[in-house]
Amino acid sequence: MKDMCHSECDHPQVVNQVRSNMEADEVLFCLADLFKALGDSTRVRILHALSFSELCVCDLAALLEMSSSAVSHQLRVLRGQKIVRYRKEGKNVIYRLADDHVVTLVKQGLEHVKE
Amino acid sequence: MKDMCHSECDHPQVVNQVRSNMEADEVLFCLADLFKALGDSTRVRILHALSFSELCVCDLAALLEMSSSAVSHQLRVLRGQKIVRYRKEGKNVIYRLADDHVVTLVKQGLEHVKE
DNA sequence: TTAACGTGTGAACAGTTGTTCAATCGTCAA
DNA sequence: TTGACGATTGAACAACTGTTCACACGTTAA
Repeated sequence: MKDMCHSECDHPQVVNQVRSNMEADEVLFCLADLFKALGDSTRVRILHALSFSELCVCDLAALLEMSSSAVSHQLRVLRGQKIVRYRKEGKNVIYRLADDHVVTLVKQGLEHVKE
Repeated sequence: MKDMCHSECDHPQVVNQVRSNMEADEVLFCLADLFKALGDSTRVRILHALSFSELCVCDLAALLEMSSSAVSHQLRVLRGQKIVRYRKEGKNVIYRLADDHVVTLVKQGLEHVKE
């Protein structure tokens, strides 16, 4: 633990001020979980596809050339973070992005990557 | 592979249209890497802290109550995605967010989490 | 009822990731 | 020059993650 700065190290007052402005750890953990759900190439491709049109699991599997099982597992993660919504239509389950919020996140990310 | 839809499954024309609009896989892989870099609670806390003020490694270590080694390892990931920039000042290395782009991403994410 | 199909899920495995530890580098003060 | 300090890095380990496989569920058509 010699490696750790126990007291406020070099700029104590700045650190204290930042600390008082920080969001609760719980919120930041949720934020990390959100980005974690976005941080996989399969899920990114799913979201990018859904930004053009709603699609059923089988469509996504064909588009990504993956098994529908693998796609379903990833959709589960996206559902867990309320990034996608779905409706049932006969045998099919049709997925779409949850809201424009998600669209914005992906769009902003794309701009950063392309710069 | 019986599980996979080889041909365009239920909505072939929609799938084809989406496919033609999709970004190159390479770009989407980079996008996933970006979100992956944001998808860790330690790194999220670092970024959130830096959104208030630039800070040196020791400050961050004190703020997060972690070793400066652990913080440095995470900063390396953030540097790799050009999410943070740094400058050297004597013995210290002072980090700040790379641009307002990053601020927007974190802000948008926070709004999604809080809704 | 049957059979086929789209979808969802648990187990298991390989691959990846985050932290710790130890060591090193560069800078500043004595 | 020394010594102390901030920062970085590689190795190693535990913990986590994504895909595959097998199976089960609900719906539709015959």
